Amino acid sequence: MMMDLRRGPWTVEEDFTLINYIAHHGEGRWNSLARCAGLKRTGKSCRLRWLNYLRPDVRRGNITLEEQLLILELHSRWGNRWSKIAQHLPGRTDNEIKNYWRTRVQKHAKQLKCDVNSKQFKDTMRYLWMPRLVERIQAAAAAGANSSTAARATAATATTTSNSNYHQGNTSMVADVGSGGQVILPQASTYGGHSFTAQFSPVSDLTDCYNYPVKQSNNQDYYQANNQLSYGETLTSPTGYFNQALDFHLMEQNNAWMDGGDVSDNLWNDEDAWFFQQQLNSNTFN
DNA sequence: AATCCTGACAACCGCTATCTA
DNA sequence: TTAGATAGCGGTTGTCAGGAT
Repeated sequence: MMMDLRRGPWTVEEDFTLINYIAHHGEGRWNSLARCAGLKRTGKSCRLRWLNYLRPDVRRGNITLEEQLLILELHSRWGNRWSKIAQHLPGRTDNEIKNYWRTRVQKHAKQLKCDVNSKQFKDTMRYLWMPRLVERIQAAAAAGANSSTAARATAATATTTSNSNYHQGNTSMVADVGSGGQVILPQASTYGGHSFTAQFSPVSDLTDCYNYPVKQSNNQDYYQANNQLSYGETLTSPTGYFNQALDFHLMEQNNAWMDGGDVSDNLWNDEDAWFFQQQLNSNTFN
């Protein structure tokens, strides 16, 4: 018999039914689960809802600087292997990372009228945005050690050292990811060479997510109290830098220093445009 | 106030890989 | 060995909220 299946957004009742059923019977065998739970959904839909939204360990809300850096790095390494990338961002789903990539990163490519897979765009990401992110992470970490007032000053005066010696093949200038998904941050000084003057725009698309209000999800309603994840374990550097300074919960608190930012859509500053143009004009990166 | 536009993200679809009887 | 069921992945679409006009 063909049962009429529901589609579209899940209701609170459906969520509750699914959560209750899984709590008592466990997950898996999604088609029969859907039937037995009395949900008029496909097993596939139930699975997706559970994995992407209802699971207790789903981490929701803003993508942090560290996560952005990881995503950029891992995507440059693996491409659109969302699931694989998600494995290195505890609590984040492949769907969420995919959405982040499409809405934030691909938007830049679109603005530059270039392909997101083009060498120019990839180099811009690798040699400009990623070092910039590292700077911000470090600035935020420093801010965490001080008052929020001091933090603002730090951010305001920080200098983005980007690279003029990218062509020297210095691959250590970007955050590296260890085999276990560990982020290994280079020191800012290793970027060497070209020093840009404090140009990181307050609301580059790679950071402006901090200004978005955190959308409270049903999941948070259900699980907020239990959502205690330790990210220090998975994002550690050999020096313990992440352990000490980039604890995710601490970072979220520290991010308050950006909250006063202006949510304009000024995604590209002069530096970005200059950098991109340089690459269009020459094939320096080999 | 109404309409349009855009961004974010939830959900679906098609396909492949893996499992199991 | 094989066919059907299930799980998982990546691409795409739909929905909705908020901002702009």
